[in-house]
Amino acid sequence: MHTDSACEVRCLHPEAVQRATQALEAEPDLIGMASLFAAFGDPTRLRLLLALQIEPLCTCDLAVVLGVSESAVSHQLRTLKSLDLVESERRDRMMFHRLTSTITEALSAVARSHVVGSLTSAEAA
Amino acid sequence: MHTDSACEVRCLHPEAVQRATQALEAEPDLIGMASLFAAFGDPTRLRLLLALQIEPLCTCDLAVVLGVSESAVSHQLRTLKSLDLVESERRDRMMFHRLTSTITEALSAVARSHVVGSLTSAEAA
DNA sequence: ATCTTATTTGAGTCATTGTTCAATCGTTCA
DNA sequence: TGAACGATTGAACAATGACTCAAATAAGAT
Repeated sequence: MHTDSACEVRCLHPEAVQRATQALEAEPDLIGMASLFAAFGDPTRLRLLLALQIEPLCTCDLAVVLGVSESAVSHQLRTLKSLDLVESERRDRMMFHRLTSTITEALSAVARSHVVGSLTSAEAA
Repeated sequence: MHTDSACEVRCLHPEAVQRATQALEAEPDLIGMASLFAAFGDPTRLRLLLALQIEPLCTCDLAVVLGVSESAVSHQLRTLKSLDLVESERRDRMMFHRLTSTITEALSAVARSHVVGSLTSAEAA
């Protein structure tokens, strides 16, 4: 089968296309990376992660901090746990949730510097 | 108005909640950061950004690489431009798009290391 | 100026997802 | 054992968003 010989496709720079395509094929964890970014891409989840950067919190504390229901927190925590971003431990009657790694710090630092950089260059007044 | 004196809210660790809340209030660009992560969180957009990491490409080249319509590429580019991730320049008859900064490299490097770390610890067989 | 080419835009559609509500589960204390 | 509490789950819903198709725009070639 000929994938790129379709008649209506106009590929103007075949070599460049091939280089880019190969680069993407060499990225096996692309979906995993996108999922990770998507987790950070929701304001509620990002705030949850940043809150846990200070100290571990229980579900209902998180609900108060984030201003959503405890159910919503639990749903988001499930997502974050599946991505190995958060781990939980029972203490007293409640579950305490904490970050598993420093990736939250690393990613948010990079993002923060880009955003403030864009803002200052956008102000420029 | 009393924001936290609602009667049905049970706040088990008021001091911890306050610390977390203050930390979030000290993050003025939180929405901007979340928008940035969300841009990286879509597989098509992430692939687009990684493709541009190799070299600048025109719209229809990107369409071939990503396997979507040129219209879809253009829509995604609009998003990425609004976030100062991509800039475009006309050459010959076509628009060439390139990354504006190295943030794609920085973010993807952090994400990649976390994903492979999670995979290896998940394998463990 | 006209036609062609590359890109952009807008409308519309379908899938995804973040949320709440209600019900259930699991622990702990009486 | 039973009651209370914290957390989790599932269903339902609203909102967001990614895509295609069709039409419009912009710039180069004839």
